[in-house]
Amino acid sequence: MEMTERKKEILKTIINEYIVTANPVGSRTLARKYDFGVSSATIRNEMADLELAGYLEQPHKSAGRVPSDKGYRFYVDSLMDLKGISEEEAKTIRKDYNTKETEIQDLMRHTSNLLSDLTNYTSLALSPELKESIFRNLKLVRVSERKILIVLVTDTGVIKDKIIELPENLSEKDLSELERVLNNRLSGLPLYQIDGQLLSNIASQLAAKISIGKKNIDLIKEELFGDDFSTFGQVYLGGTTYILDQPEFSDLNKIKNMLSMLEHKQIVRDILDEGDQSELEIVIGDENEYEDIKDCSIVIATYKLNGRPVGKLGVLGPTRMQYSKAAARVRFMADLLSNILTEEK
Amino acid sequence: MEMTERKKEILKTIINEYIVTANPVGSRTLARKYDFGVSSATIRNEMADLELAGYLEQPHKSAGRVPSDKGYRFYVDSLMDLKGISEEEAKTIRKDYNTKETEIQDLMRHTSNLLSDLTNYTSLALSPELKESIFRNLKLVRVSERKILIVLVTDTGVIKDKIIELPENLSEKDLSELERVLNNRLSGLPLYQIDGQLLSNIASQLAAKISIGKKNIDLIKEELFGDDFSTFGQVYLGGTTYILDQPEFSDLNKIKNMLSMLEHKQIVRDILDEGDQSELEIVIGDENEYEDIKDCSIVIATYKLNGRPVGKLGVLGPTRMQYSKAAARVRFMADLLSNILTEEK
DNA sequence: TGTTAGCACTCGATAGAAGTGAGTGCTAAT
DNA sequence: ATTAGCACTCACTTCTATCGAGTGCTAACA
Repeated sequence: MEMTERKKEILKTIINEYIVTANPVGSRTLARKYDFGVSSATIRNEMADLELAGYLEQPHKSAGRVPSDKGYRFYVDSLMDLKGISEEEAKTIRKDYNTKETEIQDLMRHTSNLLSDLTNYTSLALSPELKESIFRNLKLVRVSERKILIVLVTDTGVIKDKIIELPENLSEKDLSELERVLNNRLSGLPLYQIDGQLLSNIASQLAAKISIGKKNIDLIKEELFGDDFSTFGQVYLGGTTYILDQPEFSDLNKIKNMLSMLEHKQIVRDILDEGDQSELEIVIGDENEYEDIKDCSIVIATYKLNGRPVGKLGVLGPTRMQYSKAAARVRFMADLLSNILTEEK
Repeated sequence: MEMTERKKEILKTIINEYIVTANPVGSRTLARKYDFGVSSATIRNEMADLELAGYLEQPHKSAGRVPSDKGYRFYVDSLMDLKGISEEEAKTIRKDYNTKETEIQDLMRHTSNLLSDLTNYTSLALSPELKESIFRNLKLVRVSERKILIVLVTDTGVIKDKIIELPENLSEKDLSELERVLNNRLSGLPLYQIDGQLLSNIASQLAAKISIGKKNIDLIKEELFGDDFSTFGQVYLGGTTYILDQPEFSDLNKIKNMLSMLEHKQIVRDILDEGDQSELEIVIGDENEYEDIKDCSIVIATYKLNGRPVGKLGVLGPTRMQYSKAAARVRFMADLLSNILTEEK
């Protein structure tokens, strides 16, 4: 089937219509509501073609048509009017976002809440990945005899802190020597480069100078650079209840599955990280890897720190999503976040 | 109406029955299923009395009876068999709970997730309230020229940290002097005693010694002891999707209201703090202050640190809740948490 | 050859009707 | 005080009919 201009126009109109009404759209309504200069019968024929080609589907025989995932994909790639947001709205958002949050957690929380309110979809966000960030400064602070507070400051402003208990007592002098050496050797490195090998080297170097066992280096390594949550970005959700607003999710079971899924941070992480690092990424329905959201779409943008991609930000909604509106807002918020992160440091 | 033994027995049976079936229970079924030694007609009369007295309600004229909030209240106070949990289950839980979480956040998260899985209700938890805890140690760590990381360690193990930006540069010496004085004056005090008055005193004391303006003291005060989230316990939720399992919550709108409510941390805090500090507190249906959960019940226990109540832990379910089971588990988990907190410090 | 009018047909949704069954309240007898 | 009996209620289910938006197909038309 050749994709004539008229077919495109019809497909686009159907999708636009379906996006707002959530009802299957038929040839008659279409002909009545929009003027294509042809009769409903002609539109009917075109629609039959579009269905055959896989862009449309019929929920049942005597109903109108509904876009298929393929249809949405075509729409997103070639048909949709990608309009940005109005200067007026931008102003409102910036005002709302005029935040003094100094802590990345608050910033992320605020951002994802705002994004979900802007789009009326559930928002997902991944805070800057620690492993991508760059070691700046490590502080070792004694909080009690045996307990040491480790504070790691990175260029993303993410601070990881943790209290660890050292197996052996460490003199004040040794502690500061340890701190000095670690800073000296590690600062400027991206965290993923700080591996066992490197730390072992440092350990041997230290062993000569101070009475810190390899055990202690291992402990610090484990706690700070270990494989636990710390190396991953934290997950933030906003407006999870927006899911319930969608008429296609009136099935309690479906909702339950989706909500439970969102409770699993690791899965949300996977979802956000699924794609490439492109500016804006749209995953439609069946393209999703997780069963429970195969009738959802996701719009994801990557935000940056000094031009370097560090995290993701997106919304989750039904495939019948207002792609254009969502994409514009997701991108806008990602840019805003990038700016804040970049200028702050 | 006098509450005869038989009436009590009938009320108790009705509630037990309703709790498991979620269906209005009628005199006939009751007579058939349980042996009261009297006929259904007699039971019918008793039920009419109980309804008149407000312990039971009829959803509509030709249906069975359903417990009223007052009925549940009486049940909880006087009828329910408060059985603890089996030693076997206790063992399983302890094993699951054999946690090495050193950070209070992880510990709370873990606890609330476990509690919700144990009860199949949504769990709510409030981490130790900072304002109740006792100042132990304050560290001021410079992370960049102007930025200072403040780390506050309290006896609950809650660490509050925050990066603040000082308006004026502070020498290394002044910084440590500031730290020394603050620790000296504040340590051992419960945080709620650290008020503007006290800090102003300290400020004047300091002003003589070092070149730190009152501004800076104010800043620290604001950031650390201010009225923001810091002084409150953090809110943790677990198993929010369990709400969807309850047959009485098949109304999407109701669910939506409840879930949105739970998204507001401040409200959850209020809910948990509503009651007194008693060991175990049960709030039933209409006794709740918030409209959206007027057909829910809450079971809350207070957990302790060294015998001093510091936080709350509870579950939220329908009024048709398995009170006995829930109460036993909530209390068990609260004890477990108390132990961990207490022995760790 | 593309377009259109016309028509029979489909099928989900809605509304009404009828039947079912669990439950009640009341009365009179035990 | 208890019980058997009975008339009555009312949500729920099932069925049936109707409606309406939509389709596919055919034949006529430009």
